[in-house]
Amino acid sequence: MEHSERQWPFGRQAVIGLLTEYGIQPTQQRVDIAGILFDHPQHMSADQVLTCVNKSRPTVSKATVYNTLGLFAEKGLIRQVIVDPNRVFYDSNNLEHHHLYNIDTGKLVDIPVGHLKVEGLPELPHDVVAEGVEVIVRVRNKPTRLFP
Amino acid sequence: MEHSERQWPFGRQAVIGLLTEYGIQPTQQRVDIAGILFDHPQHMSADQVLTCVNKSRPTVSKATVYNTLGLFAEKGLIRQVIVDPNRVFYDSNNLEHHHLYNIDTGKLVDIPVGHLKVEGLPELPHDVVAEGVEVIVRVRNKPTRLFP
DNA sequence: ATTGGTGCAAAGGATTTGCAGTCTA
DNA sequence: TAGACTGCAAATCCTTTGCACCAAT
Repeated sequence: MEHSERQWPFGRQAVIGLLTEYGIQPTQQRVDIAGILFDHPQHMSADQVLTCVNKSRPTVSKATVYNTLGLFAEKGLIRQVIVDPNRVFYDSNNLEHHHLYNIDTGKLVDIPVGHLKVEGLPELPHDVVAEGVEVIVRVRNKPTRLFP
Repeated sequence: MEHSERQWPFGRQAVIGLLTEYGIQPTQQRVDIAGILFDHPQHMSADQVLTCVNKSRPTVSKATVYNTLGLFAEKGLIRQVIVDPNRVFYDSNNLEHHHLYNIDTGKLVDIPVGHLKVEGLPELPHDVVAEGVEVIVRVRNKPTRLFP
């Protein structure tokens, strides 16, 4: 089952079910972390997750956040999005989609596959297998006109 | 002028001309670094450049390599390619193109725009301007079959 | 009991920065 | 000579690791 079939936001029970489906033992801190990611489809850096999960009271350590996000990504529960050299984002939207990245603000937005198509991909060398095709549209803020 | 109109490999004089065109003062080490990048179209990490430029004899420090690559990218002479969370690649191919990245080997290969097309991009918000559209095809080595 | 998970602090690697010395125009 | 550019080392930032403790089966 693809978790996108479920309803957002995921409740605590749904999150536990989700982890289990992906072969991840649902421990306290893993559920806490997943609970944040799956509140709604979003992109977060490890640091944002750390801050957010410990907002009410410190429950999860930095190392655990990194380990957990790494685990989630490895299991296919979330996706790493690499658009900024300074940090990795983790994406809880499991539907196929692409990204729009604002270089100035660091804001990352989904582009649904919708009618966006990539055509004419070259043949792959015979010794490799495709892992994914990603389209990244980079934008920056429109500069304020100095001379209108 | 787009530097891709020139001939590869760029000779030392052509490199100096190139830097000048891009408003970059052609100092000794900048020319050395650019000389490597523009020997042929390629992707290199800062570390690779550092190693390569100092192959014959140490001429450039690590800090200068980073600063210089940053400057080149800022001036539009080369492009940053962000496909690996562990390092940034710098791309001396100025023609529009996309990338094929082998996660296992870390090898990065160009995909000429040729017949590859991206269609159906959504409209951009009014307050931003497009900086570039990039397609990244990620592949990994075909696993050795344990049970053929 | 055994296995797996977590926290903490220390280690690591990539990149940046501060500052004094050096080069260029 | 003034302004730019470099080198070096120290400083940062993000991320991973080592290891002892805790939790669940």
